[in-house]
Amino acid sequence: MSDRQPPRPTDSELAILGVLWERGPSTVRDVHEQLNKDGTTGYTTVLKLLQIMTEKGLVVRDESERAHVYQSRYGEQKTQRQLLTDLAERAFGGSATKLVMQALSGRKANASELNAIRELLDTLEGESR
Amino acid sequence: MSDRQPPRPTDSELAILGVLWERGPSTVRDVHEQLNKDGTTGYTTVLKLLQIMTEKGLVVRDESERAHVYQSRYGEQKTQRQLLTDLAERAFGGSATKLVMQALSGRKANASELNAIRELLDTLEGESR
DNA sequence: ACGCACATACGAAACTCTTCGTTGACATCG
DNA sequence: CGATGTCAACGAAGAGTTTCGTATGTGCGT
Repeated sequence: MSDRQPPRPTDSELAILGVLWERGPSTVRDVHEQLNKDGTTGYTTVLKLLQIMTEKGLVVRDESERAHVYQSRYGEQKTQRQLLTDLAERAFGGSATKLVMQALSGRKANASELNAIRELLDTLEGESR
Repeated sequence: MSDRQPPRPTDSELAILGVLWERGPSTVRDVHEQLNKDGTTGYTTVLKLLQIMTEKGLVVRDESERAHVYQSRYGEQKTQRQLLTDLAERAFGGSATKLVMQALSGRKANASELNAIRELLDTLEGESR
């Protein structure tokens, strides 16, 4: 009867989560102002989304003040990893390695990025021994 | 007036594309039998999905035979790369490198997989010079 | 020619997502 | 006090997704 696996956020929800991760706990107004910089999203649209996200358990709401304060329930990295696991499952036959290799192939990464990845590989290999 | 960017396939559509990539050009029956091995999807459901996917341009239909033959319009790798680009855009601030590193962190990959990735890095580095 | 098997097409139902208008609560300012 | 501004809540509309029942067409065997 505990909480079930969090649902995969939709595109709009992900945009809102992005703001929450960046700003920390925020009011609807905060989120709306941030999102409206380069889009056209109505205030009540953001509010409704946040209400739905609360029901889904994607965000947590603090109602102690008049303007409710929302924050993401799951960390950015955790959510990202969840999305990657999902995508690997749905489109890469469950293989995260295939996903990584495909992501690398389709890019012209610069040297420093490649080095960062290489170092990460070293770390991982060290741990697995 | 040329073809617009292909839409992101939904989960169900991706499942069908998976079958088409695996089997090559297939009839509805083919796809349905494959999918129904471990799910419960009606025949007409698969048919309807394929019809919609044809409208969207995700698959191409050959109507020269009584049983129409469908094939994916875009290759598996191209679609995978598109999905990764999308996800990087939506959830990783547009950085494919961040995506790769997060995908690597969340895994315990075995040595041979890590080596394969390392070799790929070598190849990429060689090309970028 | 009749009926069966198999195929596509169509449309509707149930559900989700996204958007926004409207309402009502509440505080503050003049 | 009364007008104004800010806020949450609600409901509904429109689009997309997924499912499937039913209708219709067509070829084949007997």
